[in-house]
This record gives sequence, structure tokens and C-alpha cells, in this order.
Amino acid sequence: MEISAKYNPSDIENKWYQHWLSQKYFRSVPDQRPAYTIVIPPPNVTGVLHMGHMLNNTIQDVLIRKARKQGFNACWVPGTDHASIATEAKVVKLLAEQGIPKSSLSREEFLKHAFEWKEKYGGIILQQLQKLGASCDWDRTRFTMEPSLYEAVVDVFVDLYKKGLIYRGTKMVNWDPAGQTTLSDEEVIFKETPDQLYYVIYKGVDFDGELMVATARPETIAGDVAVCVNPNDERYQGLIGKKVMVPLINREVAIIADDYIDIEFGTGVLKVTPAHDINDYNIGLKFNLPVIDTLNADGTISEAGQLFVGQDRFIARKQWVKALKEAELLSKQENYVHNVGYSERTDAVVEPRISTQWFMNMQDFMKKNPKVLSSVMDDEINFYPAKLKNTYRHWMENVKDWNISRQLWWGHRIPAWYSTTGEWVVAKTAEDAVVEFAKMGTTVSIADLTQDPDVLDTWFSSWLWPISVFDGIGEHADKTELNYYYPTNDLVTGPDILFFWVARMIMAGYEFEGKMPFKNVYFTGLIRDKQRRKMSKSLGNSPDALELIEKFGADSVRMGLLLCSPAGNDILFDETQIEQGRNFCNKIWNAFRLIQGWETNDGEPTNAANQAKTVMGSRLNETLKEIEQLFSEFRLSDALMAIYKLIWDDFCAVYLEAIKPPYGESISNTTRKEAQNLLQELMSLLHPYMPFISEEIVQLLSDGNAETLVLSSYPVAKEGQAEHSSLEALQLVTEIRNTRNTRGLSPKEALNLWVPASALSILSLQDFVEKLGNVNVHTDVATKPQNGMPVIVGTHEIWVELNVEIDVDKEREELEKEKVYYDGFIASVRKKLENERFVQNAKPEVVDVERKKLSDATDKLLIIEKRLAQLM
RNA sequence: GGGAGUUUAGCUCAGCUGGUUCAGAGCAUCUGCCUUACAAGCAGAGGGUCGGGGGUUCGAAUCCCUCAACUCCCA
Repeated sequence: MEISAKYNPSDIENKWYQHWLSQKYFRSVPDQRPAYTIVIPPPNVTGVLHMGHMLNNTIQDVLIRKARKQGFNACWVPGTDHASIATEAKVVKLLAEQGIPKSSLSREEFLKHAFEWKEKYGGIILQQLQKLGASCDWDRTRFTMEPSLYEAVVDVFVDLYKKGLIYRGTKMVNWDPAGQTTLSDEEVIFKETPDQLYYVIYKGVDFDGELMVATARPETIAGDVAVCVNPNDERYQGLIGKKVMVPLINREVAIIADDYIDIEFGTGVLKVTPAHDINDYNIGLKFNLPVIDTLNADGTISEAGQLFVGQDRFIARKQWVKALKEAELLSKQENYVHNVGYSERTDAVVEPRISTQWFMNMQDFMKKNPKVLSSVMDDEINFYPAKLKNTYRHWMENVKDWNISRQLWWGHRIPAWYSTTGEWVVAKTAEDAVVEFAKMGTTVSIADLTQDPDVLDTWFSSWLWPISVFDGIGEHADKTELNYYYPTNDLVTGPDILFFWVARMIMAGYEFEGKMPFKNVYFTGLIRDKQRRKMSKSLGNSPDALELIEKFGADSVRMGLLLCSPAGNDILFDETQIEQGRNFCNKIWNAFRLIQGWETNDGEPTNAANQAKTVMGSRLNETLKEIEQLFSEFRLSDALMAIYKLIWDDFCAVYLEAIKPPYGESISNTTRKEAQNLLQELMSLLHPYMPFISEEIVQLLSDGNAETLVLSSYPVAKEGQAEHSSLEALQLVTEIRNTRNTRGLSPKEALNLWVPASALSILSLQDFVEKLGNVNVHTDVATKPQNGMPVIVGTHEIWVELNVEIDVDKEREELEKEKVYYDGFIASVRKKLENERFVQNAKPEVVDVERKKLSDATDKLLIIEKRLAQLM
């Protein structure tokens, strides 16, 4: 059979994925085996696969595939998140393009459109994950708004309300004028923004003079209800209690004093606008000031704003500035950089706004669930990297009430019901609401009731995900599966949603299940480009994920991403990393080609082959142990590197070269079989990382009769196996090659080598060394020739015969250099050993090591000096 | 403004509680090879005052102080 010299992934990857699916290898149902569970961080229904998803899901796939092969009942639950605000915005935009304004639709009509949209686009990302090789149990695909998960969210709301942990209140909240909804504090992104600071003149009413107020927001002047100074500010001592005129609006307001005011900032005078700033709001409460809301929900000026009514706030700002200038009430303006809050979803500048919303009382919640914090701090839940524990604690200790209502239609509708008189109750259904009203002594009929129009924050459903995907929560909960799969094992996600999601899943886990939702959280880094910029659509620096898979194959992409991604570190993406993956695939492919291409004979294996087998077996065993250690620390990147080196260096460069028969000759059937078995084991080891090529090779090795690598058992290190060190033997081979290289000798010409009988570790691998170094080993040192040169390996003096003229001067020069080094080295070790304090204080092992260093170095120095003497 | 973290080879990163000839890996670079598995390859090699300064110690990349630069989180 002719095998292509290059590995071509695309056909192979599709073929195997379809096969795995059709055989239901990824399916998990509870049985007697221990479960190993991962729930996917549900991608947004509006999303398409990007680099971050690929990294994140590759890591999950590695973990779940390894667990599956290790005999766990591995269950990876996929699904999507309804992404309330982002999806609603998309649907609104799409409808607008069709000439349908949202306002022309009823809630039901709008939702019909939204669900159609979700059906059409919502699953794309999951299909894309299949290209990557994700071994999810697709039969378990869930969606945060499907009926049972929807019901769970409503039940949880009612439950928390009854427990007194949810309340309805009027507070200053974050308002997104583009999405026209409130946001939680976590959804506001603060960015340093260049702006202008305007110095506006407020004329005195009952005193001669004026006050200057520095503000970045002149368009809110109409909402001013006072100006405030610091009581200790000498400049304004006499003015406190007097009045000034609000510019252009001509409203008299009082000058009040509060030590909140920063004397240093601006002019030390603050205009108090309670409707549009949280600090002003607090001052307003303290001084019992009125609230004048000068903005509409969409960010335009309201009637109460008096001037420029209906204009957008930023246009109104310019108009205000112009008008102030014209009235000679603007003293100056200067550049000013400050932090401005932007909506995480729409990127609109967030407005502080007083509004009646639903909140979760986090202080009480945390008091009730101390494990939420302690489990992470005490490493019951492990964070990788652990440094994020600090961030977590800091947030938890300062946690604020969670605004959970959103003024949107796409989401879980809040189960609160209002009577015609404005009274309200929380109840799952209208029928229940009637009962609740009755308890309050109010008789209402269902027809009198209006349900709260708002929906819940998306994270108020996502936080249940590890429980709700197993239908383990809510009125119709069936805990059979939950009891088996929960707590889940690992969660893989980005640090950017530590608070949004990870923290809240932990909260939900303890509140509703009394148990942690997962044991380990692996935080991936962000993927950046080579210049350390974030990948973004606007920069256009994000490669198309599917194109990459198309071009290089999923295995290569997976490897390229993982090789450079220690936990928590950002990844600087560079296509050359993927090329490394591709090169590795090609290397494996060619190793396979070599083995398959050999003609076999019935003879015994050569000594070299037997020795190579010992060496390889030893390296494999060591690497298996190393990999288990690395996995236990979630060092997936290092584990992959260990496998890479095992295959490339130990298997290909050493083992295969050692067993390879001379050109045109056949190989012992036994040896070839051993090589095939080794390759199969290596592929099994690699499979979690590179599932496609490994499966292809293993099936080709067995003509398709091998058990699938998806399910076959993962290689296990043999305990107590005596490891055979090939270190000195391989070092000798390198020295021989180096000797050849520097003297321009052909690798084809065999050299004679004299090895002393004391060099046991080398002589035990004599044939192996002869094969790899192309040398003939002699042990009778007395017969060594004069025209040779010594090679020092460990403390052994090995002699190579050279049939070329030796450049004595150069030889001597090099030896002199080495002599200088060893002289210095010996001196430093001696100094250490002669230091009594060292010998007394250091651990005995350490002292012994130093003594060994001294004696080894002395031996080497002797060899060097002897050789130098010969060259004189 | 408050807090956390980072700084080791050209690049990306390992180096755990101070002590193996400890300064390492991969990639990149350089040299020599079209050796019939693989040039997407083979065989070798070079490269770092461990951010600066100070300290503790017999001994510091590792511990302490200080300065600098960068990153993230929170207000």
C-alpha cells in the first residue's frame, strides 16, 4: 500500500468525528463507574467560534477524553446561553432592517421572532465545536431558556423571595440607554476616557459674586438642586447657606456643605445632581433634596431638562456648552481624563439612574452561605492559577446587592404580579398569585393581574447551569442524574467571568444543593496577538477559527494553542505555533510510514533493538509518571510537551533509529511488532490532545480492528520497574557525532571506540551505542591507538580513533579552556567544603553532593591534564 | 485613589518550602547535511550579571527592603 509522504488531516478528521458520533462514544448515562463531569461554559447563542472558544474547549476536551480513557464515566454537557441583552439587540436590529420596529410588536410576537432567530443561528457554535473534535454528549445539549430550565429559574426566584433574599427596591442603578435596561455592577466596564472639564459660573442670589463649578457633565445642570462645598474650605466659609442661580435654568439653589467634597478637585465646588450621580444621590438623601431626572430612558433630555429636550445627552452637552459660552457663564474648559462606565454588551456609556428594580441581598446570602468563600480559600474548590483566590476573596468580602431585573423581553420573565391598585406578590403562576393576594386579604381575579414585564439577568439562569442541566432543581426536579454527576469535576473558563459566573455558580451550588458545583476551576488566559493586543473584530486581528482548522487540521490547532498556554497566562497567538502542531502530525505520520514500510523476517531481534526497547520502555514509564504529576497540577501545556518530546526525541530520533535495519534489509518481525505496539501506546497517550491523527494511526496499524482510542484504556506507569538510564550512552553518541561534525567526518564512516570496563551504563547498551553512533566498541583499553582522542562522559575516559590529522594547537587550546573551567570549579567547591560553617549548617546530603562534585571534577581534570601532557 | 500580580535567552514560558556541574524547555537563530520515514526533515552549536539597587545567609533566580516598568481587578 502506498502511503502519502504528507499527512492530510481534513478527510480523516471528518471521517472519525462522524464515526465517533454514530457509535455514541461520547454518550454518558449513569452506571456503576465513577462519574467525571464537565459542564460547558455555555456559549452565547449569538456567537461564532473564535480563538478563545477553541482554547477553552480544547482544554475541556483534553480533560474529558483523558478521564474517559481512564475508566471514568465521562460526561461533558454542552449547551448554549440565551444571552438576554446581546440577543435581544441582535433581533431588534434584524427586525429594524426589515422595517419592523420593536415597538410595533407585542411581547409574544417579538419572542416568536427571537425564537426563530435562535433556531436558525443558535446552534452554529456547537456545530463548530464538533470540527474541533469536542467530545460532548450531544444528546444532552441544553439551552438556558428551554422549558425545564426556564421553570427552574422561576422556581428559584420564588424560593429566594420567600427566603427573604430577593427584594424590590428603588435605588440608583446602572442604566444602559442603548439596551434600555438596567445592568448589574459587573456588567459595567470602566474605561479611562478623555473628556473635558467645564468651569461653569453660578451667580450669587443673595450675595454679591459667583461660584465656579467644575463639571464634566454640563448637560445635567438642569437637574442641579444644590451646590456643595467642603465645610473646611476657607474660600467658601461665608457662603454656606446662601443661594446661587443655576445657570440658564434660573433656579435658586442652596450652597450646602459636606466633607465628602474634595477641596483639591476642580474649584472645590460640586454641583449636586441627585438623579444622575450616585454620590450626588447620597448627598441628596442626606440633605433631603429633591430629585430632578433630566434624562429619558434612551439617553435623550427629558421635559424636566428644560433645554434641548429630546436631544441625545452628548449632543445636548455640546449645546449646553455653546449656550453657556454665549451667556458668558463658561469660564474655561480643560482636558480631563476620567473613568467612564460602559455597558459590557452594548458599549454605550452607562447612566446612573434611579429606578425600581429587583435585587438579591448579597450580605444576607453570604451570611447564610459562608462556604461560598471558605471553600475556595480552603482549597476545597481549587483555582488554577491559585492567585485568583485573592481576587475572589476581595470581591466576596465587598459584595454588593445584585440587580437581577432587566427591561427586556428575551429572558426569564420575573414571576411578580401586580393588581390594578399597584399591590404586588411573587408567585410562580397567576393562579398562585391570586392565592398570595388572598393571604394578604386582597381578593383579585386572574384577569386583574399584570405580570412584571421585566426579565431576569442572564447570569441568574447561568448560575444554576451545573445543577439545571441535570434537571436537579425546581418544582419538577429529578435528582437521579444530579446525584450521580454532581459536583462536577472541572470548570474551564476565562478569568473575566470570575464574578459574573464562577462566583455565582458557587453561590447557587451551596444554596440549592448544599455542595460545591465543581472541584477545580481552570482559568484560561486571553488570546492576544503577537503585539499583545486583545483579539477583536474591530482590529481585525483575530484569525478565522474555522479557516485555521481547514488549513492545518484540528489536531494541529489544538496542539498549537495548548503548547503555549500555561494556566492563567495570556496566549500570544502566532500561526507558527500551529505550524509546530502540523509538523508534529507529519512527524508522527512518517514514523508510522517507516514502520509499516519495513519488510520483516523471522529472525531474532538484534541486540541493538533489544537495548533500544529497554531504553524506550524506561523513558515511556518515566514520562507516564511525569504526565500524571503534571495533570494533577493542571499543567496541560507541560504534559503535552513531555509527550511531544517522548514521541519526537525518544521514539523517533532514538528508538526508531536504533532498530532501523540497514537499507534494503528486513527487520525482525518481533521488533516491528514491538515498534507498532509502542506507537499504539504513544497514540493512546496523545489521544486526548490530538484525537484524530492518533485514532487514524491506531486503526491503520490494526487494519481497523483496534478498539477505538476514545474508549481504550489510558497507558499506566508500571510501578517498581527498574529504570534503565540511557543518559551516558546517549551523551556518548552526541559526543561522537559532535567529534565527527567538527572534523568534517562522514557519518557513514564507522569509527573505533575504546570504552573502559568500568563504564557499565554504556557497555550495557553497547550495540545501541554502536548503531546510533556508527562505531565499533572495543573494551581492551590497552590496544587503543595513539592517533585518537579522549571523550569524557561522566567520569569515563573514552577513546575515539581518528584517521585524520589532528590539529594539535587547536586541540590543546580547547583542553586548556576546559582545564581553566575545572580548576575554577574545583576551587569553588573546595572553598565551600573548607568552610566550617557550611559543613556544620548545611544538610548532610548537600555536603555529600559537594564532595561528589569535587571527586568527579578531580577525575575529569586528571584526564584533561594527562591528555595535555601527551600533546606537549 | 485602593488591592493583586508580573519582570529569567531574540520570543513564549518552567524553575515548589534558599543548596545536584542550576541557570532550563519549546520556538526562533547559526553551522553542516537533498543520509531512500519525514527539508513540515537530520546532526550539531551559540545565546541570559535571573528588571535596578541594598540587605539577610556559609550559600540567593528563590527570602526581606527599596526603586522602576508593565498587566489585571476594584472604586
